[in-house]
Amino acid sequence: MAKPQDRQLVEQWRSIQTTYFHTAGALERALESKFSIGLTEFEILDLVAESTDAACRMKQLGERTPMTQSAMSKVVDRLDKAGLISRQSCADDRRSLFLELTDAGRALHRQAAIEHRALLRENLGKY
Amino acid sequence: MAKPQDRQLVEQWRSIQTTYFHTAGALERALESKFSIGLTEFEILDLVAESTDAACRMKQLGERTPMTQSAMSKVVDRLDKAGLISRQSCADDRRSLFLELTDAGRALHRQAAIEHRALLRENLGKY
DNA sequence: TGTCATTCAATGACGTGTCATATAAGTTGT
DNA sequence: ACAACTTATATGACACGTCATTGAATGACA
Repeated sequence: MAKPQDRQLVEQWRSIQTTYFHTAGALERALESKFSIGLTEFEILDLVAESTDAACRMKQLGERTPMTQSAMSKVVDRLDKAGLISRQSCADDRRSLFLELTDAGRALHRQAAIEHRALLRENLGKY
Repeated sequence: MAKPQDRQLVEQWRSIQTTYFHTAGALERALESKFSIGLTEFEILDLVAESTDAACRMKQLGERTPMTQSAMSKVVDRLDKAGLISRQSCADDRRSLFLELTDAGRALHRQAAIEHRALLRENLGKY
């Protein structure tokens, strides 16, 4: 009871939580106020932007983030409606969707990424 | 553009996110299925349980978690309704609330903490 | 080819977190 | 003792994530 290893484990976990919450909060607020997008929206843009291959991506993207399939679907939907991304059905498997940044999406991502990196630099390791 | 330090920063951030989401998810599911409480509920129980001093605590608790004041209020409300915690107004400052585990709360926390620590041990450093 | 199982994405019901605000109590200065 | 300000908690509107399910396309195999 109250084993020291347990205490250390709990401390470690709380430290991760703190870092995560504060950093995510800072990112959220900055992206929302300056670019009118949420953090999850940005993260999808970021993943699509750095994706080089032209595979059917919706699925693969899911493998690169801890987001749920359901969450991804909704975020992508919002991005689509905002005109930042386009969804095109895949020729070889019509269940899949191919994602692509629009020009607006690419432009916004370029700006937002600068802010994003700066905030990461500022926040990570701060707590 | 695509500076290597930026890449590293992003990697670090994603790693934190992954650890956070997977661990929190595992905790959530286990606590919910075995004890019918959410992770945030457990975290409040945990904080109250380890709190030694008899100060008016609602406020102080807020300083020990990244949770919002609003979120805390609602979580404590649920815990109260579930009969796991009791809120008593402070004599010296009637705005403040003094939190205390009920017997049921203490019993549940004792069991749940074992599960919680085990899952932390299993998950942290896994990703 | 027809059936059954599997996979990809979207959706609806629901819970919980956030922001802004309300309520109530305490504090300060006059 | 009265305003004006500050602090502690609660609450309502709203947004977003989750789970379970659906719809549609594919695969496997007799």
